[in-house]
Amino acid sequence: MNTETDRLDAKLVDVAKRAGCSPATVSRVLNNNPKVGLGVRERVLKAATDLGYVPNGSARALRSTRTRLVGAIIPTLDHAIYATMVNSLQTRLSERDVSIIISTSFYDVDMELEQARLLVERGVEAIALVGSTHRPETLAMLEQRNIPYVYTYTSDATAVGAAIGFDNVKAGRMAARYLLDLGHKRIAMIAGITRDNDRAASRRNGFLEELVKSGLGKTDIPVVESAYKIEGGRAGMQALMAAEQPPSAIFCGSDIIAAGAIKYCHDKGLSVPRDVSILGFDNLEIAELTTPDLTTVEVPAREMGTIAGDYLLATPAQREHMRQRELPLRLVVRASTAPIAR
Amino acid sequence: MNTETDRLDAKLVDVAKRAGCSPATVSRVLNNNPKVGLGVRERVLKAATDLGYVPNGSARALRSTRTRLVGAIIPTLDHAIYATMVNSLQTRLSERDVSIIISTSFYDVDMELEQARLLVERGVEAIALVGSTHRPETLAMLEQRNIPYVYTYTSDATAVGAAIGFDNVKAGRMAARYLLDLGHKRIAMIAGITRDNDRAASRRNGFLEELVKSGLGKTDIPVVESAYKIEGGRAGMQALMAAEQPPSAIFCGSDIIAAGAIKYCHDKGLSVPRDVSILGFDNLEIAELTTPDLTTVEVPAREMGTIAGDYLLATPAQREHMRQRELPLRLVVRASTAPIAR
DNA sequence: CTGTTAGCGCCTTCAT
DNA sequence: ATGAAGGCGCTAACAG
Repeated sequence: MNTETDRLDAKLVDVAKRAGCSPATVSRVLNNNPKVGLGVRERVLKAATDLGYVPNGSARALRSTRTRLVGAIIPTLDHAIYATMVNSLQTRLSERDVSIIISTSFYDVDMELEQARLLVERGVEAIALVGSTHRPETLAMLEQRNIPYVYTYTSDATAVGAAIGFDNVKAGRMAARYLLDLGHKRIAMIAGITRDNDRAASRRNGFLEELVKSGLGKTDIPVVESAYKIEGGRAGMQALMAAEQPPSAIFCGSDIIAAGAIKYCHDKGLSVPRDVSILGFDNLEIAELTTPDLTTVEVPAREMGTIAGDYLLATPAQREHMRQRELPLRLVVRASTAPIAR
Repeated sequence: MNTETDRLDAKLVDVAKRAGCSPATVSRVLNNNPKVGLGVRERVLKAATDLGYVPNGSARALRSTRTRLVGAIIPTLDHAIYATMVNSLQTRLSERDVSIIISTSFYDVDMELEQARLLVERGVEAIALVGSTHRPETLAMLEQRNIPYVYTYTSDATAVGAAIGFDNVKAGRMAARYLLDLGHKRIAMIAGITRDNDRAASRRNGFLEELVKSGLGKTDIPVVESAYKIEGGRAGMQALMAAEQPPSAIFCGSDIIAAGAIKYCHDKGLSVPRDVSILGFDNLEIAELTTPDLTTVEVPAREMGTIAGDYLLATPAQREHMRQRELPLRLVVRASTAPIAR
């Protein structure tokens, strides 16, 4: 009956009619095209609000080939290191009215490819990826369609893709050096799962490399892998400490893992750092919740998100100067590590 | 020169040409329309992969008014309780090839309105919101355009909007009851910031209500607010413990806050729970990292995300039966609370 | 400065 | 089971 209240969304033509001008003019006003008379502009704006007009993004995108949409594919949001990065990335983008579509790959490059295809279909203008290991098809697709992409959590840029992050091999070396300098000789690592995770693998490699360089036999360095969960750290620790000559210092691939390792020590009556030093990675908020506080390598997650956002928003020309950005890594010394007891 | 390699994205017509059929047929194949000859169907699919064809979502959306896009506006991703929910929400949606645009409001209903407008412009088919406090304009806009929305972290559904979550007042009461049953008389709360946060406010209200009901004078119950940060919890604790008769039990609006409160106790040599009982809220992974382990009220974040996803994916008819869903709250008793010392 | 004219790529009747 | 034609809502030339 009452067609007046049933009325759905007004469209650009309706605004034009109400403002007494042509659709083109309305379009110009909406896109801040400067050459529009002040009077008309105001009438248009008023008409638009009166009608509760909201532009149709699809139509706009179809016509202009600008979607103002970018994509991000991350392993999971259920890990603070990624959630924090995405948070700052989204914040940056929203300042420019660009929206972000998030997908999660669960550390699987095949899922990543599927997700990327979907994002391309959605018309994203750029994509943020995590790490530097991807299916060649994924990159080929993006490159073929000229969709810029940026790697995060790594500083390994490719010929086409940019990288904003840090050097994971260096990170591993830094961890090793620190433990070595503390006088430790029996050193082990609880790495994250390295399958499809180049960052975890590089950290482990850098770590081992540095240890070997200073005289340790590679086979003498126990390395176990564990999920990024407290329980994983606990299990990893158990495996490591079962040895005849258990390690006196352990580098964990994430603070979460480290927290689990420390928990294990509590349960078994081992003192940290007296009996064993624990070194984490990420510097999450939880690093201050373990007892003792966790010594860890800080990952600049927030900063990566912001800079990645800048990259995605940049013009092609600007991007040239932003192709690679290695952020500094900082060792945050707290109380879970100590010189070897003698 | 080489126009062959410069070739950009194929479109539906190109697929049609290559498959030797009409665009309409290609469209049918792509949309799984059953009445297409088997031979043709295969030729089309092959042509599509050969050309690396990816449909243009904008065009499709414009024509069909289905974007396969939904939106979510949350306070921040930088808090595990939201990141976890969004993670499971996104996971659920991606099973059905629906993408999610995330925006953050930073606990500000005005920002939320802006974000909502942007989402509507993007053509999202449904929206997930957090809590039940929103600008009327936000809801009016969604309702006017028939965009279904669902509240999360609350069970207060409106006439139009669904709610999937829990009863925050009850949650507060549950916390109070537990502490009361432990014999505590001097009870306080460190609430989160309650401005624009109905959930935090309701929890506090329920908490106070229950305490008053059992004979405590409302003005005798110290309540401070703090940011959802470790530091906030520490500061809140400091304020509370400065009183002449400091509380013997404290309910914290979040595990993060509780963790900060416990930290404060460590620093000041107060024993938890001997000197003071600390009760958290959320049951984040960190609840097992404090010393002692944190007693807390569990919030079903993951489940909310999944169910909210189901709601957003449902047909209008199905939605009728899903308008309100109150998930049970569970008290997870660990070691940070104890009967009052006497 | 403003209006007119064409489509952007796809889906969807309507024929056949 | 398949093809032809029209238009979704908007913007980008091109006129004036």
